[in-house]
Amino acid sequence: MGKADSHREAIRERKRQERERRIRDILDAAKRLFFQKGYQKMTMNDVALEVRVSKPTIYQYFKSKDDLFFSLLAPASEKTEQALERIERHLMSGGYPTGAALLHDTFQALYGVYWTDPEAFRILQLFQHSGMVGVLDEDVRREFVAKARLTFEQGRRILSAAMDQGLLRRMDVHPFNDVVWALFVGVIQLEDSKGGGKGESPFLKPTLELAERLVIAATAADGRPVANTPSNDT
Amino acid sequence: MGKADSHREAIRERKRQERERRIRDILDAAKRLFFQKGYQKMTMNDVALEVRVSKPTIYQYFKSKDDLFFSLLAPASEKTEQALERIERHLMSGGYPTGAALLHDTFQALYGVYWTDPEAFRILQLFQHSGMVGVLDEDVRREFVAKARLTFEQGRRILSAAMDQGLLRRMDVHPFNDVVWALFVGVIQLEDSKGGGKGESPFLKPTLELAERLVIAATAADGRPVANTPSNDT
DNA sequence: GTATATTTTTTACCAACGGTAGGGCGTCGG
DNA sequence: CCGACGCCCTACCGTTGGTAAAAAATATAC
Repeated sequence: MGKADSHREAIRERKRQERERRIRDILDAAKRLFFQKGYQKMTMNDVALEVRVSKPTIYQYFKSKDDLFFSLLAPASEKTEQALERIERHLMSGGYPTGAALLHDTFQALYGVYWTDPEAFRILQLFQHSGMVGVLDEDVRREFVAKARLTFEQGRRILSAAMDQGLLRRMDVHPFNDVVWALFVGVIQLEDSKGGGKGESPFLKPTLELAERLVIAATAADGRPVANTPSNDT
Repeated sequence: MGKADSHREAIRERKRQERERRIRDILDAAKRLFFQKGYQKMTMNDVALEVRVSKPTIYQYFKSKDDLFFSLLAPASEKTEQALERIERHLMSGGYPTGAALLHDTFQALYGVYWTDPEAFRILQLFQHSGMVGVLDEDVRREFVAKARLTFEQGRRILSAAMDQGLLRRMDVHPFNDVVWALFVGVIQLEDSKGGGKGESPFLKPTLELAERLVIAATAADGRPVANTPSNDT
């Protein structure tokens, strides 16, 4: 009896694996095709053809094109979350001697996510784009907004804590966090669009570096403060 | 004979006016509908219905949906060009006492364009978006890229001249210009997407102000330089 | 004033898209 | 061996951007 049970269990397990495998295949194909052809020109038939499956099969696993598209975000989103979490832990344990070090790490973390998964990052931007948001199903949009809000709260927590530790100049965290995010995304997007979607712009790295230096110079309490408020250490 | 000629001429003139009028009507309707429904959900039939004309009539004046869409950019693009040109002239005549003043004016100019025509600005972002660019006809895309390049060259000219005048810290103009643009567009886009496309985010203004202060603090030669080079005032 | 040429607008249509209904097929449980 | 279940495919729908060709409106010539 235990034998029969475990047999059934094994079968269920295999099915689950097959299912996951199929989902992964679909996601892989979708990502490849999106990278090649863009959101619009990538059709569900293309994806189906690539996975050697018919269109309705895909609709078995994803309830719409938007949903499939949104699912491509998961890995990058998770990576971002983890990276920020690592930074937050490091910060909380007093691991950052200067605000510059913290900001450098933050930029590096974001850049790392982009580097390991540029396509996902582009999708992320696409979702963030207001003009595009109108395209999405309402529930897909809600899900995205919810996730974005979490990441932003995480960022604000980090900045807040850094200010408490005297690493960053005291200021309203909300716009500050927005500025950092907007700057990073804006630069990536700009250089990306210059490259025409294919080759990476040779200006990506220097521009990102300048952006980082700029933020550090203007906000790190250990550097030069943004206003006339003098820092009180030495 | 001159009479007959001028008659023909008058008729041609009237036709030209009617044609322009019709184009304006179409553009107006398209902009309204884009604002209401977004790029995807705004169909050519909708536009035609709004202008009380049939669909092929629109295709007489615009060769594709992308083209119609692109034409919505013209006013904002022109306004941006003019604003930057004004700034450049003022700069060339030595009208800016400090780099801060120049940068402030630049941000204000960009914000002014956004303020008078937020929809057009959104379209601009849409075009700049790499994921979206893949959607466009190749020639429409080329036209856009060409125009964007002009604006960027203008920006670099301004920054270069400002450095020559000692208003801004010497640095590579290319990434600097990119950073300013990316920061502005990024903030608008971010706050826009938070507002859900409708109401303006209450964080738009403070975030833009912070962004401006940040850039000024980090780059204005009359303020605090970005590196350890001490300023020699006071 | 009427017939002809030209331009403009429309009706009717196409291929392609995202998405769905309903039946066929293989697999699991008894 | 049989019925139930779940997965998958063929065939289809409504809608979209875009077009061909007729039709209508207008200008020109006599």
